[in-house]
Amino acid sequence: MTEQRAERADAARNRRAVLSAAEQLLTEGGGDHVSLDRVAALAGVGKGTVFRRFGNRAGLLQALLEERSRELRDAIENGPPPLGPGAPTPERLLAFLDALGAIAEGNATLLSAHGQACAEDKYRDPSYQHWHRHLGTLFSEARPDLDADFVAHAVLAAFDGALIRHMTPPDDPRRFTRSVQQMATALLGRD
Amino acid sequence: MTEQRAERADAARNRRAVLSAAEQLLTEGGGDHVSLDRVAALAGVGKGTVFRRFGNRAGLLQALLEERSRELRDAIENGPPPLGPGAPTPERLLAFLDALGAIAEGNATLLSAHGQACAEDKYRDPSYQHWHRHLGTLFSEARPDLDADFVAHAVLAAFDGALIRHMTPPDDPRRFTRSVQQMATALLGRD
DNA sequence: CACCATCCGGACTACCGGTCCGCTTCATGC
DNA sequence: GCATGAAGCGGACCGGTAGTCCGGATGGTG
Repeated sequence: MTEQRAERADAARNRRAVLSAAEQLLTEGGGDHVSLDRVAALAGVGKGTVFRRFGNRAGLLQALLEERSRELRDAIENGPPPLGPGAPTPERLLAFLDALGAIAEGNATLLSAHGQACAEDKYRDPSYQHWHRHLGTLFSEARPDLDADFVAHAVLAAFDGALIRHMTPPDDPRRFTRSVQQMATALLGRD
Repeated sequence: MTEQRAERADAARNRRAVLSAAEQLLTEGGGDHVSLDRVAALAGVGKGTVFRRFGNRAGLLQALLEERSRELRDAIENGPPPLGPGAPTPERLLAFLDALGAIAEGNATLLSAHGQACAEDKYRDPSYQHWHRHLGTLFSEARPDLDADFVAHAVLAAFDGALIRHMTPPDDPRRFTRSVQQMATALLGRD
């Protein structure tokens, strides 16, 4: 049923080429510098290839993001505490925000571009849903009186590329994460 | 110095026509249905006119948003409490979120379109800066231990068109605002 | 009523995301 | 090795977009 024929060798090669071309364009120019024409050209590949592989612009950026965050997702599900299961809720929340913040701070332009491309259906992105579910669970354990579903969305809304850039001075690369953690702590604190 | 020659009559007429055309397209179709070609055509005006008046797509949407929120801005600066000055900080904060939430709930598609168009320099939008300053002041009064500047950005980040649509069931049009207020209250609460 | 700054219109450019289809390349069975 | 069908490929092509530009029309003013 879910049986998939293995990916052909050239297809795999091209997929990697496209991803790394997109990555390069992203770090060189701004997020809107990554047009699919350019990605295809830099990857030495036809435009159609990019689309067959990733569906559309949003899919491509989503794949990049997914690549960057797979490790964290595994650590949350099966890793040791405090990231993985077992630690008390507040510790686990702060550890999660620390890790997600690190990813976000290192990929602010990717985040902007992804947000821009996803536009409406950002909330169907499997990565997003995963973070949201995790946050929602933690908040609903710690603060059952709040609308945990909303709070999870709101906290994730702060992980916006432009905001991160705006909140990250060159001499303090982790200010964003600290502020997010501080806010989350305030949200956890009972009245 | 800051002396401005009065706007010519045809210019004023066209400006209103363009704004109301944009408004109409926005409510009819989705946010990306509002192309500047279409706006110009519906307004019975040349494309150049739209651009001279509003600079670019972002400027047009900004102007619409500004129109929608001018009243609230006045009420905050000179109106009676709890919106205006004089009320205790928590009451003033909740009143502000109530009013801003109402505007946001009624203009979710405009908000999406504006966010999309502004992309990077959303934080230079005078409207945004105004709300941010207000929130920042309130939070820094109530919670000097937090990073009020960041918290203000984070709260405003929740006012995202797609999120609002996602959080607004047909039978409960104010759920978003309630949840925002609840979260803000949690943020105010001392440990 | 004449004059000129201001404003107007819409053709034009450059580019974008996305589609399509004839051709190539890979994996597989012999 | 080699034939063969399926999977993958490339890039011309399409409809649409934001933004520019300038010859000509239109307003206010003295």
